[in-house]
Amino acid sequence: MRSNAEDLTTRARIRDAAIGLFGREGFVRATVRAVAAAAGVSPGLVIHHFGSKDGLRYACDQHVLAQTATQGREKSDPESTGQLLRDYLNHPDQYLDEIAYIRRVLIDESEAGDAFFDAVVRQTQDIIHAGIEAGTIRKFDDVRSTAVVIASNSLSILLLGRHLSRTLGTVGLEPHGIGPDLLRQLTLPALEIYTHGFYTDSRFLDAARDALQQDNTSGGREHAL
Amino acid sequence: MRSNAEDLTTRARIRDAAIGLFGREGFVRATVRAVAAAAGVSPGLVIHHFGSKDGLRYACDQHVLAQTATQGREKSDPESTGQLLRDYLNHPDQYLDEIAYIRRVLIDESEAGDAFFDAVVRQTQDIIHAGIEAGTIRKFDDVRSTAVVIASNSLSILLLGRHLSRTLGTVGLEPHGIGPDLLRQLTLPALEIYTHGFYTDSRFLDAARDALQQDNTSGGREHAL
DNA sequence: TCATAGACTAAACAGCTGTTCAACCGGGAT
DNA sequence: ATCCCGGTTGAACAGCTGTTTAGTCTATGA
Repeated sequence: MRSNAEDLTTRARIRDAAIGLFGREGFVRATVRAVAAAAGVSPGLVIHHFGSKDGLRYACDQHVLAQTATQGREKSDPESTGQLLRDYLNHPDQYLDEIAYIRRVLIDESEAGDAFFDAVVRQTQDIIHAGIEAGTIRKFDDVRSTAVVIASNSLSILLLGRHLSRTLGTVGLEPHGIGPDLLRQLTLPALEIYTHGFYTDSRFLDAARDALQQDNTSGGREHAL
Repeated sequence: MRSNAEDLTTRARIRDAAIGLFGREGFVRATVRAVAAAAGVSPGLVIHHFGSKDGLRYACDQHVLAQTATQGREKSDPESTGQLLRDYLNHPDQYLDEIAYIRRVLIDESEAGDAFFDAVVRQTQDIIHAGIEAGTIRKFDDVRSTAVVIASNSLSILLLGRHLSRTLGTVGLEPHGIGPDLLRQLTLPALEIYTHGFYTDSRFLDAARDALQQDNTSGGREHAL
């Protein structure tokens, strides 16, 4: 399912080299010359194929987005989600560049990042709806906000991977890579919170509910913007 | 508690301008000339005071770190945590530069980011321990990992603020700023998960536990690194 | 066989980058 | 009154940046 062979178009080779460098170094740090060198090509050719560095970025965005879109399809059922995860755990370094690129795209403001995040939220929302019907997931008043919270929590290990494996002492594949060890160590604590909760009772929830209620009734917003 | 007056050392003015620009534009994009202009000063003077652009970054790191350290002290009890939050909600734009800077520092690999993340984890751990003793927080087998998960979840809204307010339609203060509206909308869903859980029963938790158990006993790591 | 188009390169270009340097200014110490 | 030193500036520097240009090579179609 992956074009790891060396028989790629020069254009594709440049694009892949750029995805790797943009993800690893960031868009600004990764120079056109570095991309060209990584692809074994002259700097001029990069511009020749993509018009400009921004054009190259756009092409990378589109490619990574398309790649993840095909992977993300039909993973609304927990079955294939687990399969996808198992797939990643067995060949983590194959997705490394892509993941690093997505991380960067989520951080810098870009339309590709917006699209990706929205897709994740949408899929999470679908999963929650399906889970509620199946009885495996609790009924939430505000499914959309809940999905956003869950998506945000899930993506945090993508964004903070470096710090997570650093403080937990697990071996990370790269500066910001997420190793199998890390996922293994975080799975149970996260699932424990997601099944039994974090607090022992609804004290905090009730307090917050009261505070927000009071905030609403007391003549609207008191926090000037 | 804040030196918003104009009677600052030139050095401090440059530093503050740099914190703002580094947070807003990132370290690479923010040029020495831009910092100098923002501080109303010549580029040469910036170097004169901080030796180099990296020296300036170091000074910014130290300053922000010290600033947040004094704020983070003695907030292990929920009382002052709420106070801190209320303080932020009433004057969000005052902390804007600092928050944007911390966001950047967490993302780029830097020792300051490491220190900050570790501090957050440490404080979360303290809170959990205290909560367990007080009976408000569930007893967790692995408090450290749990603290890492909670900290990661919490920081995700700092890192993804832009996307959160974008998809939720709340008004954000800046590209990546976190507005009061956003916090208000996320509080209840997050607390609901934290008190009642996300799943209805321990099916997923048990399955994961079994899978990990089996993974351990089956001759060690099967995922080559 | 020749012409043409596109892939590709080496060199050069202008602009911006961090940094240096010589000079200047103002005020406190001698 | 003089010295002097830190804060400050403007101009300059070398290096790197994205991009352009002129030109070479190679395959393909007429």
